[in-house]
Amino acid sequence: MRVTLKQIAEKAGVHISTVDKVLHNRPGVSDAVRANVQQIIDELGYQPSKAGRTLQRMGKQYHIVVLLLNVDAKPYIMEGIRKAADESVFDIRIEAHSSDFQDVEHQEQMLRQTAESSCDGIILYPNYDRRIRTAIDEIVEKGIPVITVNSDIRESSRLCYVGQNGARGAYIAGRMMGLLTGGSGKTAVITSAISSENCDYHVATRKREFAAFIKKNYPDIRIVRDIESFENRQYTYDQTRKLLEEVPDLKGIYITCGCVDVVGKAVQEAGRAADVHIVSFEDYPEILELMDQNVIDCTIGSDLTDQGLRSMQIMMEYLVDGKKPDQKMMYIDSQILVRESIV
Amino acid sequence: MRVTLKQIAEKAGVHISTVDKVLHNRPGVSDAVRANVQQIIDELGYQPSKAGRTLQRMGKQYHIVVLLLNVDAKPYIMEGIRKAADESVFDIRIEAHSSDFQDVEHQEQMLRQTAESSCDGIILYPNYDRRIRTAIDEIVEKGIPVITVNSDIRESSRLCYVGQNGARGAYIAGRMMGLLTGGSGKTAVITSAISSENCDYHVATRKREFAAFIKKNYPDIRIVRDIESFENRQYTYDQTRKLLEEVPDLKGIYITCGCVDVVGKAVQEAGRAADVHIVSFEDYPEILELMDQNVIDCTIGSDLTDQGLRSMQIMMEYLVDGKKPDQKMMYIDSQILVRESIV
DNA sequence: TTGTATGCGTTATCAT
DNA sequence: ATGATAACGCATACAA
Repeated sequence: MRVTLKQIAEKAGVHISTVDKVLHNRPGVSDAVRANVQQIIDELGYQPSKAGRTLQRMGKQYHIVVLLLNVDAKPYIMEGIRKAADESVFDIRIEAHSSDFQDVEHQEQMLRQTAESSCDGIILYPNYDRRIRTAIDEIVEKGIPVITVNSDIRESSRLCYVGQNGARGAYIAGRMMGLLTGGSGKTAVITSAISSENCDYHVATRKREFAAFIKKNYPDIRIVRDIESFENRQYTYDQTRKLLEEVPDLKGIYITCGCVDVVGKAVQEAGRAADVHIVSFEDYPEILELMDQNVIDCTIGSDLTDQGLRSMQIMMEYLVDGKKPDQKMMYIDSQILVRESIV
Repeated sequence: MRVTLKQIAEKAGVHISTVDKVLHNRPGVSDAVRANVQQIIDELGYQPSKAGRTLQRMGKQYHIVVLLLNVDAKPYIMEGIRKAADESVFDIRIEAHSSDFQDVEHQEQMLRQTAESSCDGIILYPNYDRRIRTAIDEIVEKGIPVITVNSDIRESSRLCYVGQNGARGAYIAGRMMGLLTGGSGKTAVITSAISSENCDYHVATRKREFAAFIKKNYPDIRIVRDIESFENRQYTYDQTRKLLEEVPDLKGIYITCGCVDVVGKAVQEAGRAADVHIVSFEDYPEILELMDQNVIDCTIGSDLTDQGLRSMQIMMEYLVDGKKPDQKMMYIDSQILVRESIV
């Protein structure tokens, strides 16, 4: 049986409310008693009961602000956040806002506005930018916890990051490309925008680490093209067609970003689906469809819904129990998904 | 805010203890009042508070008997079960026993013995045998819930099954074999024992469904050998060496059972690691080591620890809240693991 | 400074 | 048949 406040109080010969004051570092206890009680607490290894605390907090409503970027991942992350709120025993009010990708000003403005109004915590899918980092630091300074989801800002004072390990995903993708191509041949890499690294943290990491992995582990694979998509569908389609024409013996395409469907379409229309191995990220419907048609061989999923779920869980654990997460980085597993992985 | 007993009592104009009696179908309430209260309960969609109930149950100790088979998977499943017990707010006493694989008499005896002594629930990794099914049915009849883990007995009255979806794993393995070999060439299948299907449910399923998948999706892949390992290391090693000699253009080996390390060793010693693609199951240390050496391409994991964890969680949810699982089959995801998936 | 009382939701026992 | 009450562990306003 777990040790309770009552047991500690008995052992210390004081009342349970005194123990409570010691526990929460509240005034109203003499130094002598405080020291004695503290020692007994340590000795017995007191762990507060979640059930008791939960019951106590029942009345309170929690107000969580969720700021996400308007990208493919958004609805999936949001779904997880709402699910966690529904499953929670507490009354959680979610205030959700979103801003466009790379619209740093807008996100920064929303952050500052949120800091003015009062809320209990912020879940943020951030743009990777210095201004956002500064805003986070100021908000945390005010005592409002911030959790980053899907993309991180490492140097900031956020409570923790919940999401994928970008490098790990890239290594797994690299391994899959090696296995699929037999470890040799020409490969192309498609990223959103090479230059604006700072605004698309994951895409940049996926590109960089994939290249490093291939160089080290599959020296016979040559990355013959680095294509930028600019997340523009028509442009990406055209570029892919051009690629296929110029490199008739292409064996692999690695896609770190969106617009996967038009890449698949281009490969299919060129009649090269059987020869060109495609590895992508996430498990959006259009990607699943292309896997179903055997155009995409595999995709690296990062369970976006679970990311949302976990971020809300961690937030509530902090707000209710005051418990900070063990790790500053809560990585969600990268899963290799093939056609048969899907239900 | 969630609706509480108190709110229902107020609305019905009765005392909360009366509502409680209606809720638990206990006597001491007139039919008229009962009907009225029940209607309000339904209307308001009452859901009991976990925290309140937990607090109420705090004193009680739960006694769970765990009966596992002495196979590779055992310690991992056990770890998950213990983890769930530790994390639980309740006082759970685990009584663990094990029996050898296919020793049906022993397992049956332990089951019956457990039924005599009193316990709150049984978590069972069963032999696939009619006698075990009968024993389960009798125990459940007595009011003791049984949860099967890792391997199931479908026709029995167990509360639910927690574990892998054998067919799904086989399909994923089949897909991987197709992708790795480029969809053609000679492949060998290694199972524990073809004849005794009934005692090794998963291995039989993996073999059967893999063959069906390959036939349908990769007609150019030929399964040229069906090897039995009998879980005998020396024998399996010899058989693999023989296989490699007899089939010089072998492209793949699919292993559904144990003894994976000696298969890898044989392939390595024959200098064929680069040509022969190996797909196996689970992520035991020896398998990870072979992946690290690029001998095994990938393995299909079924998160054994999670299986144990979930089975205990479901058991406690049933015992504490009386909640039966939504599904009779709680499938744990099959994960494709490559070298870089491992931490 | 220290102790008392109350309430959170549920359940079980006891009194009317 | 119905209501009252205490208990579980924790937190806190309030009384001593």
